[in-house]
Amino acid sequence: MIKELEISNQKSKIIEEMGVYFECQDGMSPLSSRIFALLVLEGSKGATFEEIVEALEISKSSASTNLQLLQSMGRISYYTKPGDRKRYFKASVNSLINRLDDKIEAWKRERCLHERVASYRKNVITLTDLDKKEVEKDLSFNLQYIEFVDVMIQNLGKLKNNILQTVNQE
Amino acid sequence: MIKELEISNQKSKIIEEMGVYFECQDGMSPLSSRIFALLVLEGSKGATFEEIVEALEISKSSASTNLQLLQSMGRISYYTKPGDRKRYFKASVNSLINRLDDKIEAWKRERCLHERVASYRKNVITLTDLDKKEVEKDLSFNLQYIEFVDVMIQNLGKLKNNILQTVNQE
DNA sequence: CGTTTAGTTCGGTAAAAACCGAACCAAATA
DNA sequence: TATTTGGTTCGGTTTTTACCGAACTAAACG
Repeated sequence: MIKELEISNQKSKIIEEMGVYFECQDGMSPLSSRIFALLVLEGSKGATFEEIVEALEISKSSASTNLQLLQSMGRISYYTKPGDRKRYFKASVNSLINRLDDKIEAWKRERCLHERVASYRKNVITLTDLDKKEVEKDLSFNLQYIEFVDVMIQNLGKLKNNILQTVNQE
Repeated sequence: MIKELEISNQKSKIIEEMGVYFECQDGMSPLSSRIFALLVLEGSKGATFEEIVEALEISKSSASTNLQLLQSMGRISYYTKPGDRKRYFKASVNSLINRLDDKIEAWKRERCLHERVASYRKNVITLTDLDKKEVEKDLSFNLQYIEFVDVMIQNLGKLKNNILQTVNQE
């Protein structure tokens, strides 16, 4: 049927683009990205190991390795059906939340680093023969930046809670 | 002097940690990360090509390549002093804004991708023998996700404007 | 108990990324 | 005009990443 062909065509295009996106954005390996993209597309029914191997034309070993990786990152999970040995992998419901958590964690690290930069600046200011005005200006920019990061972290936290609510209320 | 040693020690630790951070977070090469970290630390006075090469113990060629890369990414810039051929490289004032822009751009791409996923789902729903209820549920989650991304983009936009204001009002 | 199914583990290879040295260039200086 | 300074470019090497095939395991089936 023509419609089916069209769909699978559309599918592989989306997988490819999503794949590249996650590769660049989240620093995952090409295969991990493609697998995750496929599972996002498949939705809650997920896909079996075999289906993944065939759809992406990859080796079983790569599939295995990358599926484990994705699980340890908290981005996918699997369920089983009674009387069926196969695993059905799917993008975990929390993959979104986990990603957000990762981002929040990253901003916190950034905050921490910039606090150290600020303290370094304070340290430098007492000692060097540099233009103190300049260093002080740098320092104040630094502190402003930290405030900004705080707002960022708060915002992300709020968003996370929003999502948690909408997910739970279902 | 002991204090100076202590400072340079502190400096190299911060550079290393910041370096790793940018490497993981923004996907830049190890050397680009270290250079950028150094320049963040140096503040508005910046550092010359030679200083960078010596401080990080890297080759001139690597320094050159990575400095060009960082410039093309909009993360650093340089100024010159009259009667001095050297370039003084520094983290560009806009590096923060540029990073934010990149993040906003990324979320927009993600939004776009998920719209395509949604349209794929609608397409599938009309055709397959799958459990329609499931697919519809997936679809609604999908649309919710897109809304979430919108909020994210808006938030980032607001933050960007805030920063632009505080920067300009100086 | 032999075979099939559903995956895992390990060793190796191919491709890509990161970095370097040497040769080079252009502007300033002697 | 020869030399020094401040970098750039290019070719090659090393390291890392990504992936695969073959051998293996554990559970289920016949």
